[in-house]
Amino acid sequence: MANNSEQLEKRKQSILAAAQEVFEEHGYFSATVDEVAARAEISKGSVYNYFPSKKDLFWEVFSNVTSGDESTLEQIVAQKIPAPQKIEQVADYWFGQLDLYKRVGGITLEFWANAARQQRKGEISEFFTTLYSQYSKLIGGIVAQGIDDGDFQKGTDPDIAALLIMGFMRGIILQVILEINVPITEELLVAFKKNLLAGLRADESNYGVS
Amino acid sequence: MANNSEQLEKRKQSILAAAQEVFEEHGYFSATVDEVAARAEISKGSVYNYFPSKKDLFWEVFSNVTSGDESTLEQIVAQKIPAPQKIEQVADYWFGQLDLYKRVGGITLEFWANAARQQRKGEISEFFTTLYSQYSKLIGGIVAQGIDDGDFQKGTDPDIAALLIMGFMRGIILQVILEINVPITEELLVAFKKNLLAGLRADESNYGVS
Amino acid sequence: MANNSEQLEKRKQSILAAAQEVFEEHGYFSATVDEVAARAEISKGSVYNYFPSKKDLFWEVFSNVTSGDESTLEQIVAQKIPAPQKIEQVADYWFGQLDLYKRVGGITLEFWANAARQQRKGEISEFFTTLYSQYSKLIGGIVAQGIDDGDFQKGTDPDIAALLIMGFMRGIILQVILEINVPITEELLVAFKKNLLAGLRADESNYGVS
Amino acid sequence: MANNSEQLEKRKQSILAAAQEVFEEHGYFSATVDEVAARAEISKGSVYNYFPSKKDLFWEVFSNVTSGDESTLEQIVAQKIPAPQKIEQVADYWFGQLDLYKRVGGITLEFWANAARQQRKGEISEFFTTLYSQYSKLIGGIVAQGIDDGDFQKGTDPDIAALLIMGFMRGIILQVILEINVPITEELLVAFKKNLLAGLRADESNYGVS
DNA sequence: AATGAATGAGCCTTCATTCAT
DNA sequence: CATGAATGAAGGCTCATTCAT
Repeated sequence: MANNSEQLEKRKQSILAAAQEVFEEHGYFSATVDEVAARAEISKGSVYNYFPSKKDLFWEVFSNVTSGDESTLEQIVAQKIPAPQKIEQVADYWFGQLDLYKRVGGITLEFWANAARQQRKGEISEFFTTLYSQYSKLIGGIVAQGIDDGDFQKGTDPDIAALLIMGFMRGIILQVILEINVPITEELLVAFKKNLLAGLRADESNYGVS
Repeated sequence: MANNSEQLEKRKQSILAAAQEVFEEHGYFSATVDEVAARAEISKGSVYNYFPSKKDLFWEVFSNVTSGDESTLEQIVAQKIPAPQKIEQVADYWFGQLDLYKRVGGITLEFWANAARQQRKGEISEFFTTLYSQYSKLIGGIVAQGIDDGDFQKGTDPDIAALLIMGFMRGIILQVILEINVPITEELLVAFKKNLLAGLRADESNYGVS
Repeated sequence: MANNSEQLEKRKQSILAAAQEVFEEHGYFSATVDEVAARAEISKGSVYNYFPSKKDLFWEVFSNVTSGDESTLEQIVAQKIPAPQKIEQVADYWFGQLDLYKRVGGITLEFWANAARQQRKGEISEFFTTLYSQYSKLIGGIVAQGIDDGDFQKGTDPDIAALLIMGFMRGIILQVILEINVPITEELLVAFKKNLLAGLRADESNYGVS
Repeated sequence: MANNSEQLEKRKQSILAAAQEVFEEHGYFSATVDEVAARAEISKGSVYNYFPSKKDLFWEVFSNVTSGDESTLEQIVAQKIPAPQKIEQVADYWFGQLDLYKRVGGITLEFWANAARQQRKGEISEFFTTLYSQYSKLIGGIVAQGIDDGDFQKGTDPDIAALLIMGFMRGIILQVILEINVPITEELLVAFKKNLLAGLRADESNYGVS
């Protein structure tokens, strides 16, 4: 019955929730399936009725945590508004997520670390490539629009700009994750957006490279 | 004798070098003391004559990798030149290090992940706090000088600016670590510096928040 | 109703058939009740409505596989024909079964292995003792008849002869099970029968033990 | 020092001895590394300093048990004596081994069962093929010699004869392993040899196939 | 009788660390 | 100080069996 499969889904969700907690607290390797099971108030064996392995469990936790960003970005891009406004909305969205990112920071960094290693061996997961390159394209698209509309500097390379923007954002996330007492304030948001747009608008004459 | 202790120091260094390789390749948890010992061409037991535990070994490897940044920053700050030039020099220095960061990226991320977790438990190591807050102060100092000299926007909060700058830089490092085929080019450096300085110089009138 | 109990019997048979397949493919220990259930297109729990345990299931499979030999042997023995002809008929029958034996070889060997262990602990199942000692008696009876009729060597010990004959046959089965590309040919059958009878007929003078 | 490696070898042997006991008692799957370790009076972890896995441990036990046959057979074949005498010597040798075979019977059957399964999947281990086909060749060689010397029936197929002989022998081993109170007596040996040679010498006229 | 989710005991294997030589 | 065998705690995973529905 619907009731039955609801129950199962509920149970699965509770395992995922427990797993997220445990992974966050201990990291992938130090987390134990035992603890996940205990926290989900379920037997260890049962965990394996829902997830084939610890790795898969982690993967699903991470996917859940990360997903959502993309669809939001797509919605922002789809609007018919000036590029600078889109950039600001992106910044707003990211800032709104900072708390989440902070909470799942360890998991994310660990995943990144792992991805970095995998990468070197040429085995990046499809998930990873797909997800992050998708982001870059979306941001790059906004930049391109801004250039077309005359809002951003002509001659700007959208790819590099996207790289910088996403780097900037991730850097802030990192700061928030790493630093103690970094306040997630309106002031920080304003400064962040200012920097973002200033860079896109600035023309060569604004500064002189030594 | 001096000869003797030189030998020992040499041995210690070779263990560290081996450990760095192994940690980079496999990550902290998947790295084994066995492999470190094998690569250092030493017995496993001997490793414990030089380092009390695997954790300590990792710690020392990470310290070595990270150290060096600080003294260079101090030298840059100490010069009697305009703040924008200092910023550019800092950017130049970081860019010069990108290759290194890329190489030790996994280790760094893993360390960060671990730090993030420790932090939540309120046990960040002194090393970590000291090191990174030191950086922030140095950068903050440059920003303050720029404001005083009229090179940067009045009203800028040096702490927030430092946070953004370091975040920006770390974000770029992250991008370089994570993305495939992100070219570390002169063009990227120029764009990076442009963004950095544009943000610092920009005045409110330059853009309008919706 | 009869209909109902027929259904149940049918279901039981399909489980047995599935179990035989799975045991054959994977061996007792590597076979899983899950796979048996899946192959019988039944739920895992239901298997336990028909068989109290995996062990019992295996046992019944093995019984089914082995049974049948006995009644055939009895029929052969019951005939009023010379002993050598009976021996040949037994050989013919066994040869006819070789394909079956080959198919269920793994299961049989595994059962034997298990029996051998049980034996040592003095707990051979009655089934096992009964079945195999019955065979020996039947064969021994044929030999005794042959001696009486003057077809086989006087002084032959029927028990030892039965042992050798059954051993010979089982050895051939083993060869067929173990060797690759051992052809089950008419030629092999002829040679087998020749050896069998030659041994029974041979008198001491036929060969000289060193 | 020699002393040291002697110690290690001794230890390895004691693990092997313990393993053989445990495998014999419980069979491969029911045997536990824990029990092997306990019986060898060593920690469980230490077992893995000597053998990479339970499978390898079993393999080495089985190899030790089986090895030896081949070199003996080679020696018998190498002699310059009539084929029938060689056959008798082979029989004598095998009979001398019966006690051993009986002891390690379970292990052997289990291995055979496994081999039979592997075979079907076309993945017979090299060890297995090599060992057993070697036996067949050696025996077949004796038969061929006997035919050449006029000791055995012309027209005999050495391969089939070897198959029958080895089958016969293995069948006897099986009987001994399986049956209770099968006496390994001089009488059995004599009867065995008689049957063996009678089959090889018999000419068609000796019996009539129905 | 049928179902299939839940259970939990148990096993193989890894590896940081210790310690006798 | 060097060695490397020994240790033992711990963890991921399997699967026969049970039981509530």
